[in-house]
Amino acid sequence: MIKTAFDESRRIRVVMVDDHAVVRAGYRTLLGNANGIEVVAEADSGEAGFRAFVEHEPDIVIMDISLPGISGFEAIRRIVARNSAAKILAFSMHEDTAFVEQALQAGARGYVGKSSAPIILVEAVQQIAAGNIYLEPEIAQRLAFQKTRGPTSPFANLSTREFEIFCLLAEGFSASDIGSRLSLSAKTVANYSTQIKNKLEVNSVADIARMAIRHGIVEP
Amino acid sequence: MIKTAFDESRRIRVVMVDDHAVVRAGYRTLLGNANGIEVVAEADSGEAGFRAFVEHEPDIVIMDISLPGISGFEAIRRIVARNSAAKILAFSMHEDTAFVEQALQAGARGYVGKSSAPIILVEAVQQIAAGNIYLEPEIAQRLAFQKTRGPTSPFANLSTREFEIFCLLAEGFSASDIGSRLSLSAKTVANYSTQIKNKLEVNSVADIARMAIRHGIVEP
DNA sequence: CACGCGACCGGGAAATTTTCCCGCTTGCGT
DNA sequence: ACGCAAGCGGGAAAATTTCCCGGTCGCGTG
Repeated sequence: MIKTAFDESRRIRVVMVDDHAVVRAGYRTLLGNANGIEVVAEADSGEAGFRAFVEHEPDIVIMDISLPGISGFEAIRRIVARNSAAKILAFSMHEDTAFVEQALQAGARGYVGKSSAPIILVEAVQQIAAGNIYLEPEIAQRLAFQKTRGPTSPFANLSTREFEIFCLLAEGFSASDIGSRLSLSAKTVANYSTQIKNKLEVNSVADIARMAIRHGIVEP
Repeated sequence: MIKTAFDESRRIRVVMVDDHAVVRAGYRTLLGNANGIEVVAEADSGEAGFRAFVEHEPDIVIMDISLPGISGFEAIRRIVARNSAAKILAFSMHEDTAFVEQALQAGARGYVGKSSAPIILVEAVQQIAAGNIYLEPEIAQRLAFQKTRGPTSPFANLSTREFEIFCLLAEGFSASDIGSRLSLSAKTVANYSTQIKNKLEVNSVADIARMAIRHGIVEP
């Protein structure tokens, strides 16, 4: 048998956060079959993910972005706030570059779309565990293109927090809903809402929703 | 030359309402080339359309639904309110059955999509002028299907007014915007808004927008 | 015809949200 | 150290939303 680069003592310890149990199970086996990767904990929410991170101190966290309760962005931010060396791979069905930007800005070290080939996830985990950044070539290319010649995403001026609240608004949540979700005052959320509408140059939540749908950020 | 069914004294007199001058021009020539049809007036808004109807008392009004100011629905309703014998052909780029239903409910005698073959418009005008109802076969079929086996459109319980305000809300207009457009009190619009959300079982304008987009009623 | 019913319109009053403006803290680059 | 932007939220006024009410109008039915 060929000697691998990862022996038993150097297995990559992974915490996986996703709200769908089937998805977790699927990827757990996928990663388990790969060499030198071990899923040491699963979590179905951002909060639980954060707790799992604290408890297990894994080498890497695989974080779904679309989560009930606090979003993946928020979870990433909390984890990074606790340990800025944390290695987090963002993992989402959204392929929009705005999402990628925001995830990286929040502190993720990589981004993989759910529609990617499964092997990509393994590759990404290994790269990030090794201390590198990992982006799917296709996504990296689009991102790079947008940075140079392409029209800048309208969400570029939005801070991470603003973008997060933008998404929740687009999904139909009220300011107070979002406040409780994010443990913020409803007033703060309302302030963000105004700020977002100014930056995006729209006048209503309906416009926000339309914009989000146009960019594939929320589904219709 | 073959003797036609329409002699000079029985030409069908048409008022055409559409906000795009080029569209009007195109269809004016199209109709003008057809036998026995004469466009006696054009209008670029619902208000102007209503005035043109009063002034010219045409045999038929071709009414675009998507109009600045008052919507085509509202214009239809006003015209029918003035003369319940008015023959109106609704004409819109929206192919959704909800639109068709609403237009017919408002008093239109027919519905033609803008993507239809041009000859269809001529055919529809002649049919309606002759006192018949005209629906494109394809649309009529979908409508009939939905009435029987198909899942009832969620908009079926919405009154014409409610549906109209639903559309405007989805497009991002505020309650007071809509109030001035429709010559209603902003409070009335707000009341409708609440009523609509109840009927549609949603909680926010963003949900309204998403729903409208899902059904192709407004474009993303 | 009277009657009921639902669509349509809007007022009043209370609750909530939104807006605008302010100040505070924190992290980051210079 | 310094400025600066992001993040957070209070206060007060303005606007909107909600809930409840009453009214008119047209339409189908007994």
